Amino acid sequence: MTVYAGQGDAHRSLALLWGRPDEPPTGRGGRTGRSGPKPGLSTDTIVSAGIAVADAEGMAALSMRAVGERLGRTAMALYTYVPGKAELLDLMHDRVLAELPARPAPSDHWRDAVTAWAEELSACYLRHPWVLQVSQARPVLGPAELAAMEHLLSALRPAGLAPERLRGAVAALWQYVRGMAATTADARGAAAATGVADEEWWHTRSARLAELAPDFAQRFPLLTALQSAGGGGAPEESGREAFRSGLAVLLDGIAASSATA
Amino acid sequence: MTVYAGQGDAHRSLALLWGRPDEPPTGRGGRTGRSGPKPGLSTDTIVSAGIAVADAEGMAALSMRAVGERLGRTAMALYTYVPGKAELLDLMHDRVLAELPARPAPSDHWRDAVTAWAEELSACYLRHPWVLQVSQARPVLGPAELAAMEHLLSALRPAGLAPERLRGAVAALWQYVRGMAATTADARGAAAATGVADEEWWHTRSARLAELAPDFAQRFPLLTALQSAGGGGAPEESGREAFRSGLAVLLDGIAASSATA
DNA sequence: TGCTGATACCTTACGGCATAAAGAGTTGCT
DNA sequence: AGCAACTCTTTATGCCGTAAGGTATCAGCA
Repeated sequence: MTVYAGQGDAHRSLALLWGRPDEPPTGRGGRTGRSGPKPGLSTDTIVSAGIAVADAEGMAALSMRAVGERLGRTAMALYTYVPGKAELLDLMHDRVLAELPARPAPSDHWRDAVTAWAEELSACYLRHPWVLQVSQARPVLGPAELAAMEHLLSALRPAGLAPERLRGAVAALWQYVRGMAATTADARGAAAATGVADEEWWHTRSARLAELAPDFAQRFPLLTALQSAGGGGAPEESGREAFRSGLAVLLDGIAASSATA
Repeated sequence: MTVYAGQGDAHRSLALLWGRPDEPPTGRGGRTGRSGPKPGLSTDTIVSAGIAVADAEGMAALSMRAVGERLGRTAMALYTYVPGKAELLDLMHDRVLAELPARPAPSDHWRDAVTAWAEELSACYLRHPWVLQVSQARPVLGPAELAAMEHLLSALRPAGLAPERLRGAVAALWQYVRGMAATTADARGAAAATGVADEEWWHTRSARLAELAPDFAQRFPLLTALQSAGGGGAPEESGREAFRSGLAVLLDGIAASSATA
């Protein structure tokens, strides 16, 4: 399950995201002079520490205490550089997306370019699965997030979609990549947490289900049929293949819209 | 932001999800006889109370204490009927999905049927936005979730997709609906929490962004172009239209795959 | 009728969380 | 030297899930 909390103060997050790095951080007191002890930390180091914690221990273990501890400070020391946990998460989010290549590699066809974009984004999510629990609405609009968007738009350009369709395609692609990444990330997490591999898990689960719902095949005939049809590939490969086949539907749809436009 | 925790004990959730309603609940002691005081609660009433709390106060406010309070009990009283919070969430999840119509309404074309499915699912998510924070991987496979899947498969049947493509289409559709619903849900939540309407929010946000990143139009030309192109509709209508245009891409893709198959 | 054992529910307690408030130590400027 | 600004710490508040153990209520039986 997932517990949800609202995003950080948008105003402050924005300022931190777009502020020039040479600008002094704004402490709790709202810096007006330049005296006082030298800062031992910085917003950047805190963001890095937060990412390190979340990568290593997961989102549930991301606490101000844990981040502070990693830097040899108490939790409260962080509040000098960051308004609160929610804003820290906003910063971590954008920092992670900054790993993506800024520009699409030149390719002959937009399908290749979009596929590359999708796989890069997916890989990035899977390197930092906790990002997938950061809320996506009212996005904080950090530079890296916007750059990823621009990247996708540039890859889609040769398809020549009308604006409305283009918006739809962008949304569909992004949600698809995000959702699929979330699914695999959770599966991996569950496997790591329980020590039970995915395949084995599905096996016992199906057995238990058959036991509890003996009329399964009658109640869900299409599901049953799909389950047994095809898909006999290697378990690790099947994830990649599943990703591709959904993406193919999207790309076909874009191609169709392209002809219409 | 979102804090994540693993799902409930799958074994127990499954049993509760699929157990016949006349079966007695399994208390902490593993009921062996039938003496003792009459149960004042039941798993069902607790699930309903949990949904009521989450609907009214949001996922963050869903605590065992809050649910118990709504029933005039303490938090600990719930543990007689439910193994823990995670399992309770699994049950709440499936209960909500049970609101969906069991069978697709007969329609002339699969496009209509799939569109109806997507809009019903989306509406259901938006009635209970907290469901969108429940993890989707290693799904608990409750009866309602499986029924929704079967419903979609039945709507897609006339398209005649090959199994692999069908799996991709189902994934793409589901992720799209879920993702878009999450986006609007969060936007609504933010509007409610801050008292700032979406349009106004975007306005101030854009202004602030322009102030912080004066070179925005040069850095993100395609984004800028898309932003100013078309889409001058009413603010509330634009959400629905956006949903439709993304869905159209998906449906076109399915139609294309259908021809191929 | 009164006892026995099972069950429902309660109180208390533990270790965690974010962060408000206030104090202590450090530095640069005048 | 004195002061204001600044970093960082300590302490405290009120939440959370749930383990442990106690008490009250009931069915069946002697």
